[in-house]
Amino acid sequence: MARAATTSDVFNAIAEPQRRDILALLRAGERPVTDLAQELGMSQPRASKHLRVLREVGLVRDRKAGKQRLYGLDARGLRPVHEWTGGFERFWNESFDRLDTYVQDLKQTWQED
Amino acid sequence: MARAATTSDVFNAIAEPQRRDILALLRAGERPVTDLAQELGMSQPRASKHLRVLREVGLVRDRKAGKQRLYGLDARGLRPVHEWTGGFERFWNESFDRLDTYVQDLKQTWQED
DNA sequence: CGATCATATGCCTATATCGGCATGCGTCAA
DNA sequence: TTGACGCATGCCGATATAGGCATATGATCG
Repeated sequence: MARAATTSDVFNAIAEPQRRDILALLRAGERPVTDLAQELGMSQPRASKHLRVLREVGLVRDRKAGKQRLYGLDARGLRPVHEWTGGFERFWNESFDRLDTYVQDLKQTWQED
Repeated sequence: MARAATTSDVFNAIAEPQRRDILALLRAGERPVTDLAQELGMSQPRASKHLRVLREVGLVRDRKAGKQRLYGLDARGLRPVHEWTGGFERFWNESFDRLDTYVQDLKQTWQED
């Protein structure tokens, strides 16, 4: 078997970096496909395909605007992801007592993005 | 090209439901492979493979304990995911429920970034 | 109507899985 | 040492995916 269809799972939909980029861009407001494609340096068909996946999992919505089709963000689907990861928050905040000292050291040096 | 390697991206690693299940189970503490496999109803090789992916993206750590190999959670890698989705929080709190043209027009106030 | 712009799709290739099964390898016990 | 146990891997098959290119579909305008 291959991987589960990205089409039915938000986790899968956002597993693709370019789709995350699209979502991030859409925070600024609705945009037509060509606009997104150009801004992200991808071909139009490529952008359309990513947008289709995002639409199918409900992360974006589209509406016609003359010749164009404006895509807008609908971030509600990201909430479950945020909550799921949030369920691990105490594990990255607390001390890792169950793990060995090596990890403790890593935590000291730790400074992510 | 195929999908990006799950091995290099936490987003991809957690795109697989069974891997999320494994992570969830590990919140209770370290566990040997067979234990996890049995609890999640998957074969041992399957569990090992998922654990390998999780290990390669740094979400779990392992240590030998006699014949067994205990896997433990290292949730720090989930933090970026939590933060990324958190960047959309205000969007799912806003009233996107009735996303008709009227609302769209209102939102265009801040459309340009 | 015909031309043109904006998107969506279909077809095709290469690749990266996920899963199963059998097996290799290290560890511990007798 | 031999055997049993625990786990990792290799190999194979089926499938989904990302992208590219060409093209179908839609809408607007002259």
